[in-house]
Amino acid sequence: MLNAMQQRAVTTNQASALILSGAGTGKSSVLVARIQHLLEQGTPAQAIMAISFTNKAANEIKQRLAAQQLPSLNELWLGTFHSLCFKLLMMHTKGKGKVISQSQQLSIIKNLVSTLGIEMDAKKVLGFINAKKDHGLRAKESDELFEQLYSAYEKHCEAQSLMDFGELLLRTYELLSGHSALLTHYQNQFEYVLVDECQDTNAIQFAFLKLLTLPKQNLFIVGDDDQSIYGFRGAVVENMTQFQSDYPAHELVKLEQNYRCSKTILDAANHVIAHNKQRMSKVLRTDNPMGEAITVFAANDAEKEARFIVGEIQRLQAQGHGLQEIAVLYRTHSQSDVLTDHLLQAQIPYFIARGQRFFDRKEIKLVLCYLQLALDCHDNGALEVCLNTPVRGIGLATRQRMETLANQQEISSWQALEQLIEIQEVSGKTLQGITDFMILIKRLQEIVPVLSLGEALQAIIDETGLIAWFSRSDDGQERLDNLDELLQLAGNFKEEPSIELNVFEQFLAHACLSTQEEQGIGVQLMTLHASKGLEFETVFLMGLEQDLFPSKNGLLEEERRLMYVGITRAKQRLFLTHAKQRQLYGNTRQQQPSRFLAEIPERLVNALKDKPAITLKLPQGLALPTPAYA
DNA sequence: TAATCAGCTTTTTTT
DNA sequence: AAGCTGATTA
Repeated sequence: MLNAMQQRAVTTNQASALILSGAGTGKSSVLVARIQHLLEQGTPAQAIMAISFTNKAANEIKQRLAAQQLPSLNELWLGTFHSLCFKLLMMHTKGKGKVISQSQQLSIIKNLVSTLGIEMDAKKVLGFINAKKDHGLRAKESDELFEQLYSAYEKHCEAQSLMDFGELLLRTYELLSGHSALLTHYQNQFEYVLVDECQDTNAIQFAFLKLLTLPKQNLFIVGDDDQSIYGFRGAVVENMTQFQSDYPAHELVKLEQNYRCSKTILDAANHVIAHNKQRMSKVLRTDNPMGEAITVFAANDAEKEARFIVGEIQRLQAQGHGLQEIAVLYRTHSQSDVLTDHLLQAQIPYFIARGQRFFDRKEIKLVLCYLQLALDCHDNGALEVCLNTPVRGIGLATRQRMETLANQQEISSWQALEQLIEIQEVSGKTLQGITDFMILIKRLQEIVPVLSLGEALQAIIDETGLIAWFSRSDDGQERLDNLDELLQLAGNFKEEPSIELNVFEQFLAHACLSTQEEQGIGVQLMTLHASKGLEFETVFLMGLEQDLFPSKNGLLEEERRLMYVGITRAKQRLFLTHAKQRQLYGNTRQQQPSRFLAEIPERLVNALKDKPAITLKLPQGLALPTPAYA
């Protein structure tokens, strides 16, 4: 059932609207209901574009609509900015262009930096380029080294028809703004454009939205300025205020009734976020009971902190609480290690919403690169990955010769390999290795096209001997499990009929664009960023220490919003922990409690202290023996 | 010439 | 603690 405000958001006759919706106010339900309402009013599905923040969120919306038995949902333009832009580009550029992930992007830049002989941090260059693209800016003629590298990178991608994430958006924007007929077509097609999590849109995304909807003023945005946590990625909260002046006739609806959190938890969240100066006005309230006090635990060190959390989880488990309903949130991925050690010891199942994205893992990337080579052996990036894995005796020297040859003659790496053999530049083990490799790829080229996606991946795994290769490494089992998971994903993959790519190409693009991994069994471990949009009965927020959270380099107000997001994930129970001492970058550091802790009223808190550290008093002249292990 | 090993920096957050 | 570079060994 929807409340009056939600109802108003769903049924407004204004095509443009700003739905300012706080945490736990039923925003997803509103979005789904709004789409349903439009469809029931007779709006054709293809006239609706709905943009969500993650693919997972898009799938959820689709599921919920499907449950309402609405027709022609496949016609709906539903997805992330990136996936929708990809679809648009594929429809109008005849399937030209491959999507590359950030890690592929980085390796291109590394190559570029080293071949140009420039002393520069590749990651910084990557950051620069992505920031430019987020702002919708192309490389410009300049003396500045960054700009020159950006320009070189652009040329490289152009030549290899590669598209990174930013490129998808930028190019779509340019496609539409440069072809007035096409633009008019889409402006007419879409009667309603809806955007979720709009507080996290960046400049180019908002420009794209305006391009599409400014004339008809048909943009419906949902968001919460207090939950804007992607500034580092170019998100501009100001897009929400900008919207208000760009779409003057818009309806403004505030959703302030929280259905998720206990009074105590919401009270704490409200107090914390009140310390931010830049906010749109909005006050959350709830009819939920007071609930339990918030537990704050000051641990002597990170070890004790983890032990405390595990102990509390065991207690909750004994009381009959499901592990699925418990989450531990932290600021950085590296914090999870201590905790998983203890969870493992206590034999408590857990699931980490991966730091390393599934498709970025070595074993997965390899299989996909082999698939890529089977489709197109001139893909230099994929060739570089596969050439010597499993080991074939092709080392750095050979690789460099190949690259030089390829650069000189302007041919692909594959062709360079052919030439190396032809001009008898290589011999012995290396020659054998290259020959084996080329025979393997040629064989894959033959068999893959006649197989289904699942069969093709299975064939690649078999033919390359990857199982044997990974069995040798100590984390082999995990890698083999991942390969199984990949086969499963491939088995369930549905191809999109409206674009001119075969199922293999679509799967490769999907691999880059999707975040994924459904939630697994057990206690849920994830970064605060990854927790956005989720909710749990019990939430542990760990590592609440100055310079860690709030992070040293972060902007304070954004860090505080992150804290706000973290607190409001909890429905019934919230634990906040910090350690007085922890290992950071190798050495032990004394840590001060996070300033955010002091921003929570004491009356809401039950403060626990760690047992005092035991200090042994030794007789004069005696020293403790140093332990054999540390 | 390639594979392996040991010592070096290096950390936020992600479509 | 992990990933990368440089040195060492086969």
